[in-house]
Amino acid sequence: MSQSHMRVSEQVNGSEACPIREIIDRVGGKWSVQIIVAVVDGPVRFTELERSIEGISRRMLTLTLRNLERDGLIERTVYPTVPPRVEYAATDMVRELHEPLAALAAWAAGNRKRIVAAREAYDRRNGSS
Amino acid sequence: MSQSHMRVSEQVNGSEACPIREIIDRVGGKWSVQIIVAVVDGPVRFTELERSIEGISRRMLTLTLRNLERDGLIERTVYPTVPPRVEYAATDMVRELHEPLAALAAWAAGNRKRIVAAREAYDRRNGSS
DNA sequence: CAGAATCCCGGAGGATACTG
DNA sequence: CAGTATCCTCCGGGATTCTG
Repeated sequence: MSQSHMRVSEQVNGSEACPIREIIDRVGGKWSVQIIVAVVDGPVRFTELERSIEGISRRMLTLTLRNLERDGLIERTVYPTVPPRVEYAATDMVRELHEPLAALAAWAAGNRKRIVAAREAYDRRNGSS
Repeated sequence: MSQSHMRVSEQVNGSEACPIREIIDRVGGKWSVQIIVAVVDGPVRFTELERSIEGISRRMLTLTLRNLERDGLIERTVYPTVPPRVEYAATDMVRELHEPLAALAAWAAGNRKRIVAAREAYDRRNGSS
């Protein structure tokens, strides 16, 4: 049955507890998406991530990686060499996630200007403080 | 040109500052998505929203509505009657947003069990504390 | 009815320092 | 190299009360 026969709220909200909120809880962290994106193209080492994701602290990189790993979104492989070598790779789940994510990014990119404009207009009408 | 010629990181991250992070900043609030969803099917009154979104406080409803309005995602119409009557409606922008959002919800719904399983497995391997 | 104003707390996340 | 361990700050968001 085509989705167009459903009300929007049913499509997005689902019958049980809002799945979108669940995904935001999971992927809504400040760095989660960037890490996912950085990892999807192939296995990446810790330090590579640290350098490619500008502004992230070592601590947050570790924490976010742990959470993503815990949810089965990325895989962590330790090579017991010296010095240690750890690689992070995307799982199938996260590769399926990429397409919706890209669609969202496209929306964001396409509407950025309108949003900024709306914001400025709003602030002009009301207090810009 | 087909997207498949781009690296994933370019598709999602864009050339300039990560648009996904921008959208999460905008729509990542605890109640934003639910409000968007509730409003997309047609204009809704304040109290309707308050009742349909279980658990939301009056304060957060107001705040989230203001932010969404500010970004041009919803429209606020005041009918100067007594008692006052205010309606919130989706804008075109937000209606375009709905499709990517639904895709994301579908992913979340489809992978919920795998995520929960991954979580439990992870906690069993490590400290479940 | 549809808010605004205040008070308050937990937790996300930054800065910094130490380590197997 | 790839993390831990602490400390600290800021603010999202809850509870409550007041109002045009």
